[in-house]
Amino acid sequence: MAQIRDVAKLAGVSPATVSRAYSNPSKLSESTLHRVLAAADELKYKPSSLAQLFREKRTNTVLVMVPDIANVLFARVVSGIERVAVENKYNLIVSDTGDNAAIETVGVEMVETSRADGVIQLGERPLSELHPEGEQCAIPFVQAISADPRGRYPTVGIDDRKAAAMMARYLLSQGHRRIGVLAGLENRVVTQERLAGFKDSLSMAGVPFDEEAVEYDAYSMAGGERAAMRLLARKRDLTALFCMSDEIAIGAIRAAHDQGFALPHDLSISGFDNIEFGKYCTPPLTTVMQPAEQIGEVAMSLMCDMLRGQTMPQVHEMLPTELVVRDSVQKLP
Amino acid sequence: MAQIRDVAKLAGVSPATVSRAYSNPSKLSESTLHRVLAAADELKYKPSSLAQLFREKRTNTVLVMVPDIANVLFARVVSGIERVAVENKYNLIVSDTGDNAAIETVGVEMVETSRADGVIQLGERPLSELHPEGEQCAIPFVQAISADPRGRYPTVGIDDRKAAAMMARYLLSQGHRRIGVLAGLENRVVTQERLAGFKDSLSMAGVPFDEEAVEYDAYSMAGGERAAMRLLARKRDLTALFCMSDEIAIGAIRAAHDQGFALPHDLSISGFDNIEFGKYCTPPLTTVMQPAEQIGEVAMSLMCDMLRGQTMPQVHEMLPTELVVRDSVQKLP
DNA sequence: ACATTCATTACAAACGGTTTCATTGCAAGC
DNA sequence: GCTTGCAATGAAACCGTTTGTAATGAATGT
Repeated sequence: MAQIRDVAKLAGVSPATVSRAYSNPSKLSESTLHRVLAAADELKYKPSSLAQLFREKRTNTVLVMVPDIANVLFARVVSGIERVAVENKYNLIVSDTGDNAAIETVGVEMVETSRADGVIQLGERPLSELHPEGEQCAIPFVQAISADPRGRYPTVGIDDRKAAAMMARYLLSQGHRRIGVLAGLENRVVTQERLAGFKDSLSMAGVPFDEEAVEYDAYSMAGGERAAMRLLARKRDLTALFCMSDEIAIGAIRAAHDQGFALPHDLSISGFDNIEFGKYCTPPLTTVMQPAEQIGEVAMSLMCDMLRGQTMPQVHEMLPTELVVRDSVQKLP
Repeated sequence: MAQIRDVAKLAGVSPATVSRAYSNPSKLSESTLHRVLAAADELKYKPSSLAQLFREKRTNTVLVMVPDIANVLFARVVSGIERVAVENKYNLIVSDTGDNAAIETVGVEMVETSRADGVIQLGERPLSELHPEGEQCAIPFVQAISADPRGRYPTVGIDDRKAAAMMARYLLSQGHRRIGVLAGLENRVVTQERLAGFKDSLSMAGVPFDEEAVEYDAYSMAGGERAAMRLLARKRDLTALFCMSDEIAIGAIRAAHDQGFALPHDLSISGFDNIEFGKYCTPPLTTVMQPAEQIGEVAMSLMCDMLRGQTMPQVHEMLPTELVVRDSVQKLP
């Protein structure tokens, strides 16, 4: 590969001049510029980013840590991050962490060893658990989607509690009183938030919350199917299931089907996230829209701000959600 | 950030010794090694990857170009690539190209400007169209999934023609004779391959191929829904739909439902890819399993070989597919 | 005619490591 | 006691760019 020296020699100038031909062409005389560009073209010269970045001490790269890249919701957030990244000429290193603390710690180290300028974390683990210095450490870090807005670093997500309350309110408005809850993993902040929101609406409506009607399992279709099986076997009088993700709801639909329920007549099922497949379920899923792409976009914008300004904005963006009414929740007579 | 100089000074040795403490500790005496590591630890020294990579003239990074990261099939391939990448200590830059030639060209340039060591392309565009030197250029390149096995560079995928023929054979074996085809985008190699496989089985069985029963549209649920609407409006006597992807099939199920078909009794529908959601459709989708993760793993392994050996293996891996029989295809009486 | 200014370009240092080669000191062999 | 060999370490070059500073020469002003 030709390098700057070669171009300089061919054009009869110094390497500095070649460099300026790219970075600051107005500083060069018409003729020199032309000569340099011709030489570069002839030698097919492409400046080495490696050398450039080394000198600039920047990587122009942001690390995105995803618990599971094959999860459609995360994939959509990454898609939003991407969009803003290319706009701002950043590259994205994507790491599928499998929600593993050790791998996430290595990820954070990539900033300290200057392999990346900053980290966007889609997982729930806060920076303080990922770095020996805990709260003290000040690397560019943004947490998205599974944001816990108590930390010192910026977060982007939705108000899970309010969104869950909204859906619960809707179920109540449709006449449901005995509502089962198909929760995700019990120890997750999102799960607790959404459960809290669910209870909020219940108590607001004066409907007692039934601890027995809650089943926890993985945030997946298989998890939803298992949880629904257990719950439906245990409580036969439920009129609706409040599912904490669309995938859980899709699993629940399968389970209810297999149990002989006619949907949505015998049982109403609500989802959460609004993934594309929900629209194509039978029955089409009533759910809560979560602006996944937009969350990614905002997260990356925030990251860009931090990297440009070296400042750490203390923002906790809560993007708006929406109730998406389709057919999986039925009004009781 | 502390650098090698500081550690050297504190430990009372030269920078070279500190460097060796990491790269070749056996060369150092017990006492020096200990002193150096203690000093490094005290200063929280982390070697700058940027400097290391610059000197090594490697990036330890592979670019993955994905037409659409939010597509579950591609996401699973990326997941497989990831797995092998971490094993081999490579980082992945993921670029969502939107199947755009200009963006892909920029991606390929990343190798020439040493931002990445190689490129894995999940899109259909071959390297020869992405580089001014066309066939001549020899950058580490692997094409996966949408592989066109005619090129000079390695590819990993399935035998689309054979897999499609297998599914068509199955439909025929279930007694179907009037089979509609919901194809993806007409100009794609995969589409043509799968269509060819479909025809292969038909002619093998002596069943005439009906040009009129083919509808092209996007490889998406919306595309499948549209195509199915058009086809079902035009030809009311079909007993089965051969869909070129699970997403298309899912869209078709919706369309058939809305048209009043009772599935699978009135109409059989087959998919392709075996995405997770297919299992949760109503009815559960009969489809062709495509080993997406494995395709990613093999692609990345190949890339590692190329990067290690500087050789360009002339392999075209065809991984095995499987018929996944569920309920969306019914046996005709 | 001389000082001043400005545009243009070259020189060399710097970025933070790694690695080659040279040097030192010590132990073993004769 | 002198040579030889080896282990341990240091000095310095190097990777390919950018950029601050200096140098050059032409143009301008008085």
